[in-house]
Amino acid sequence: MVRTPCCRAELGLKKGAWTPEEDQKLISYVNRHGEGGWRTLPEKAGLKRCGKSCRLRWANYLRPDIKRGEFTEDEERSIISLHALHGNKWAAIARGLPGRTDNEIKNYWNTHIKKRLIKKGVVPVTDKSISEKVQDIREKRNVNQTITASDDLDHNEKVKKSGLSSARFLNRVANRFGKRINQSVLSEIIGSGGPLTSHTTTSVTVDSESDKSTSSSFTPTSNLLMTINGNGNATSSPSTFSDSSVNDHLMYCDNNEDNIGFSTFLNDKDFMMLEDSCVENTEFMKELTRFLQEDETDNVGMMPVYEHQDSFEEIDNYFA
DNA sequence: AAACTAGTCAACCGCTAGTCA
DNA sequence: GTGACTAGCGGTTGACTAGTT
Repeated sequence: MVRTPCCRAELGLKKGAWTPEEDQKLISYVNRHGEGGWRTLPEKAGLKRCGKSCRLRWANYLRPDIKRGEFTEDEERSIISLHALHGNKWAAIARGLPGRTDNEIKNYWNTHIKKRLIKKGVVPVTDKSISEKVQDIREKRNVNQTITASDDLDHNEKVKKSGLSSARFLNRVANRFGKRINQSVLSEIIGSGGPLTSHTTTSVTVDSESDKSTSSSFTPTSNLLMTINGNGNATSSPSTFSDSSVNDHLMYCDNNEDNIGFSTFLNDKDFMMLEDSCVENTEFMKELTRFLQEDETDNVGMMPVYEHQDSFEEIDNYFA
């Protein structure tokens, strides 16, 4: 199928910035005839523009319900939250911000927010949102049946009966991938109040130099992101990240271009397990992510999990 | 003052999905 | 089923501006 190009320069169609006169022509035409019929609109409206250009101009700048000017703090919070949820789906994000266009949000993200987050040492996982990943896996499971119904039952029963704990799961994942985990940090995570719940989670501050950890409790709606500053210290991010309804699946990692989402360390089944058992525990997931991403050369004081099986079994038993 | 650099953002491009004849 | 068309999307470009050398 050969498509006729929408905008053909040889037809003498104008490109580039719109003049006030052109804007006025477009506005008055749309006001009289309504939106739509963009292909034929330019000719009818007396514009030497392609329909696509007219639609874009109207949708992004001339529509009366468009909100112009600086983004408010609330809007910025929403963008960050929605971006974590949707990734670079600007149209989806824009639907959550009435009066703002996808183009405007995209620009604002690229020129303001992204830069600021990177400065703080926080890089959003943008390759694929967690919710998308989970959805993919669920779909795959339905189609391929790679995980059988009895597997599911088995897993569910295990979770129910033993209460697949944070420690157990962390230990399991770490062992599986041969990653080293700072036991003291893990103990802090676990020791700060037992199994983590959606109502009380644990914020862990990690000092990479002294290898000491401290913990504090907080509600999941107030501190969903953690940043890693220049010294390698993890600190709670400001309360600007507070939309709990959409942050449940958030995961951010520290500022290293090689770092990728935690999901990439896991196969589908493991990821599902993590999703099922830990998704409500964002802070824990972040810690887990960080540990799994530790550079092997930067593990002063870290103990290989598999060499300390006894200690970790104790932790496991705590939750059993 | 001129040249250069970096940041911003409106507009464009290429593509896909949906609809309709 | 096919082709033409529309609408919409995300990535990219490039003109403009402000700041710096």
